[in-house]
Amino acid sequence: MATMNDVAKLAGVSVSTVSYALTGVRPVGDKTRARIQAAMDELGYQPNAIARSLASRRTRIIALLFPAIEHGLSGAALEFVTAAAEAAREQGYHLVLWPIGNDEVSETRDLIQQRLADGVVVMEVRLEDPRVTLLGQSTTPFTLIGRTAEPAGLDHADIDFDATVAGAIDHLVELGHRSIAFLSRSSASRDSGYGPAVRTEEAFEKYMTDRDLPVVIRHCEGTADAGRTALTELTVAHPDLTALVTMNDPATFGAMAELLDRGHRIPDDVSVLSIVSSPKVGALSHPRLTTMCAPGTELGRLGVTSLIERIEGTQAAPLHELIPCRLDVQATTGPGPFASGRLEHPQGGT
Amino acid sequence: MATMNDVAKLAGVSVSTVSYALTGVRPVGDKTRARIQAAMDELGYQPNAIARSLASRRTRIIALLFPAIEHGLSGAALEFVTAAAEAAREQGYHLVLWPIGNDEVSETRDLIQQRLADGVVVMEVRLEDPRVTLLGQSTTPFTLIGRTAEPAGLDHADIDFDATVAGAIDHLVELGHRSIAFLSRSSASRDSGYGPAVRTEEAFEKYMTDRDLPVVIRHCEGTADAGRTALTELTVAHPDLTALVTMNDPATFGAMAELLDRGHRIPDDVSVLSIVSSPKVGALSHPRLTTMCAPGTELGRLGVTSLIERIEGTQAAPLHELIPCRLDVQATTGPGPFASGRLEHPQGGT
DNA sequence: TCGGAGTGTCGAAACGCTTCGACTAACCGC
DNA sequence: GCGGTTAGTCGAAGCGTTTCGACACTCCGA
Repeated sequence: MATMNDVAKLAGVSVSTVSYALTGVRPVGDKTRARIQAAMDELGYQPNAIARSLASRRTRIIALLFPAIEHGLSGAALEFVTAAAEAAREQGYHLVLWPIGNDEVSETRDLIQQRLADGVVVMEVRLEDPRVTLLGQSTTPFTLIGRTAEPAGLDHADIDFDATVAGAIDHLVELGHRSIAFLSRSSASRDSGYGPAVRTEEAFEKYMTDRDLPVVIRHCEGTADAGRTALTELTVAHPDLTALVTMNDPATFGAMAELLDRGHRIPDDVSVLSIVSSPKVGALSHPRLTTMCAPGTELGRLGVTSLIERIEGTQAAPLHELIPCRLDVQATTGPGPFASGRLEHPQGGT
Repeated sequence: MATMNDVAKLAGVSVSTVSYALTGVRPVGDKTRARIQAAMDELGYQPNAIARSLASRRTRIIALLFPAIEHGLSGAALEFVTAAAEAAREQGYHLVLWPIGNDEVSETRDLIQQRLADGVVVMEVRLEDPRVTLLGQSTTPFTLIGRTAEPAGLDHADIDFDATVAGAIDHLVELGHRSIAFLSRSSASRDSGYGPAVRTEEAFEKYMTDRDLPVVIRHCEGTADAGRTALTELTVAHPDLTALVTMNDPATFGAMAELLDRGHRIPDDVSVLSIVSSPKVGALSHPRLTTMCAPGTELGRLGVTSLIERIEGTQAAPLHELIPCRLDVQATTGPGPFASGRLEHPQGGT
């Protein structure tokens, strides 16, 4: 494997000149540059990434911290990771995966101290997140995908849950719905301070209250069976329900199955709108599910790009970006059982 | 940030002794070791990963090569990547993601020459794969997840498509089915030499022929709509069809929707079995889909573990592992419309 | 005509580790 | 009691870059 020394010898210059030719830190004469280029081509030279990192104290490696267990945004997660890796590569960086249990926070400290990464992207951030606390105490640049309870001083990009929920409610209300329930994640997830659960529920309550509509929120484990049970209980407690906002893919499918089993038509009797989901998942249901699609790709790119700017000192403004989910209207949302008039909502749908 | 030098000074020994205490390459006296340990604790010392890599010519980094586009085993891919990253970390290695288009093969060469990674895991291997050719010419250790047309000399782990298809057919034949169609990936995918498509189709043909059963294979794009169309055409051409083996999640859901729309009951009239899928996906359908679950986690671990053995020279035998998908019987496979006798299959099901 | 401001290049000193050869003591079998 | 191991330690030479200070030129305005 050719080294810089070999190139320098072949080109008849010193190693430092080769380095300058490569990095552009200092000017190099045209003729010299050409000779160096020729030598590099001849030897098939590629700079050794590790040596470069050691000398420059910059590794061009970004660590992606993610809890291996519990993939909240499961569908979007792969998209997200892929987008992050691509964005990194485009800018000459590498992305290393740091699968870390939520308990093994000390590993985060090791990661930082090993100086393997120039910066860190944190996924699946919790409202109170010890990893973030740790990073905050270090000098390592980092960005959050998601956000803590108090994210003001931190670089972060997250789903705009507020706008997403508002959009979901708007869509249904425009169709004439008044009695809308929210099928959320498990209460355990909520209680542990899982941001998406907390924020969507708050937003749902706010926007429904703003409209003087009743607030019905149901927690549900992430299984189809739990979804069935939840739906049964919901319809018993609220027989006039005409629409369901969900944030729980397996439960959504379970709930829809239960609806069909009970002889309800979708969307003629009940509309279903799954938020923080993806068209890919939506495509699997029958009828095809109306979703609000999590911006995994955008968040991945944004997190990495912004982190790199931070590392390189070119960051203009701190990253405080909230991206709403995009509405993808398919076949599970419709005017509901009161289509004719659409002025008043009928009491007692189902 | 404390360096080894600081530790050595504080402990009153030379740096090389500290290094030996850390790596165990040469013995160190108990008292000395204790002093060194104390010094490390006091300083909060963590060895600098980059410096270590440069000096030892071992980075403890593994590159995961994956084409960002077209995630064949989409559902399993995240699982796979996570498992690979975890396995790596357990053994003190890091996993870096190398999202590389199938065209940008030259990037593979750069990757190798930069000496950033000690070894490479290749995902989504094609029957003729230029990346593999390139790696074969280098001295870099690598393992394949998947395999080329002639994988004999190469370390690889893959799904045992043969056994998987055999298992699928067995399951259906035991239930009494005789007229079974295979809904595969797109013909483009097959023609481009996508291993899973090629191998499952060959296996399907073989095992059906072995049993003197008709071979019906239908290619299908990966969308629900394509699945609907495919199903329509299949039932027209083969009205006696009682079972469907599929390897195409979106198309499977489309086909099932079409079946229901046409008034067929699942599994009473037609059974559906999705192979190289996952229970997670299966849980979304109604009725719940019987699947054969892709061993993403196992493959991820296996690929990384074996690669590390290879790197460290402790590999006993070459990696030639084929793992079949595990059958997860749910609600979409059953005896079919000929349950009563189960000896002869009736002509003309539908 | 001279000082100063670029240009272009070089040599050497890092960067923080591993590893090699050498050396000292202690211990062994005979 | 003597050569031969073995345990334990040290100093120094890398690993392949980047970066700093220095130096030699050329060019330009005063």
